[in-house]
Amino acid sequence: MDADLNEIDTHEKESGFVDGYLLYLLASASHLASGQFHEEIRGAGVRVPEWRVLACLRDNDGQMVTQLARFALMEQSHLTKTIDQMTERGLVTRRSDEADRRRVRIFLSEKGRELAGQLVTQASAHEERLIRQLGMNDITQVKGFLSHMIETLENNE
Amino acid sequence: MDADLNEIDTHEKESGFVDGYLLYLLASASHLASGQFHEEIRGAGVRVPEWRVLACLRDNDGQMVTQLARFALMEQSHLTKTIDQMTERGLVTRRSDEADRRRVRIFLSEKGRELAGQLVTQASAHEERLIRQLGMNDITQVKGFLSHMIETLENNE
DNA sequence: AAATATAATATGCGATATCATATAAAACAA
DNA sequence: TTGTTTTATATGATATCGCATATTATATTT
Repeated sequence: MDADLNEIDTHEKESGFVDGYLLYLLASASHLASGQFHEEIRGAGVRVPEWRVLACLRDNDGQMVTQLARFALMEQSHLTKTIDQMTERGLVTRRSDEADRRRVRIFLSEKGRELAGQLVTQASAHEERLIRQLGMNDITQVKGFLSHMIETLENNE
Repeated sequence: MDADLNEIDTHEKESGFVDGYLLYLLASASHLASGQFHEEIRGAGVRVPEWRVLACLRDNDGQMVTQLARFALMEQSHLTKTIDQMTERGLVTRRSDEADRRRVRIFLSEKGRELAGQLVTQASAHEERLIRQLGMNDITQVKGFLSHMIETLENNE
């Protein structure tokens, strides 16, 4: 309690750049909001990159590594290592693509699918709480903007 | 070209969870958009955490470590190490707080302030391009939402 | 004042992330 | 075919990150 009595001089400078900078606002909002949920995730013994992989595979099983890395917002070689760990834990399996044997497709195991389901349920519940906490009854506009932004950026770089 | 002829089965599954999940949309939009600018940053020989520190200090010089870490979206011990590096490069200086000598306040050097200025200029230009690219003429609503979100989340955890 | 508790930063170490490149398969060119 | 280029994933070395805790300073209690 009384956390910031001595920090009067350092807060509240109004004319800053970052406060109005779109990329900072996005990063900051994402950081804070995801931070909340990531605690839950770790409480379930799952790392953030693993959660992302589980969620992406649940939506779309059998993705190839490169693609999955893109969706799970991580670099390819890191995903490879994450998959190594998840394979050891019995959450996913690798299967090489018959048509193109360079490709490796990743599938949820039974156990992985179950865990993914649980976590998605938790995520939905958390999202609901978050939106209520924000006092917004309609968030579709914001989601629309973000989706538009993602689509635009994915299609030209 | 013809990038995704063989990936028909893996794209475009409509009923996914993540596509509509607020935290994923935020993380993804932030990741893609910041990714663009971070290339510029690294082109200038600056690491992402360093850029965040520079920008935060430019808005508010002389912050103490804990605070600065919060604003720069990084963990305290990591910031300490980042500051070590930035000090060696002559971008910032440490000065211990006279009133409370546990505290260490971080200040931009002349060189650091100059670099921060340049980067902020680049950031503004990039933001302008980005918003134009998105075809939005008014983005204040979105920024308002994000600011509200940040404020809400900062004030209760 | 002495003892104890709390706070701010730094440090060591293990885990994670990233870069460059190796390996392997496929596509393309000669 | 053979050689060359491109694509997909894996690997190894290095840097970064984060946790737990050490260190130092202040606040609080006795």
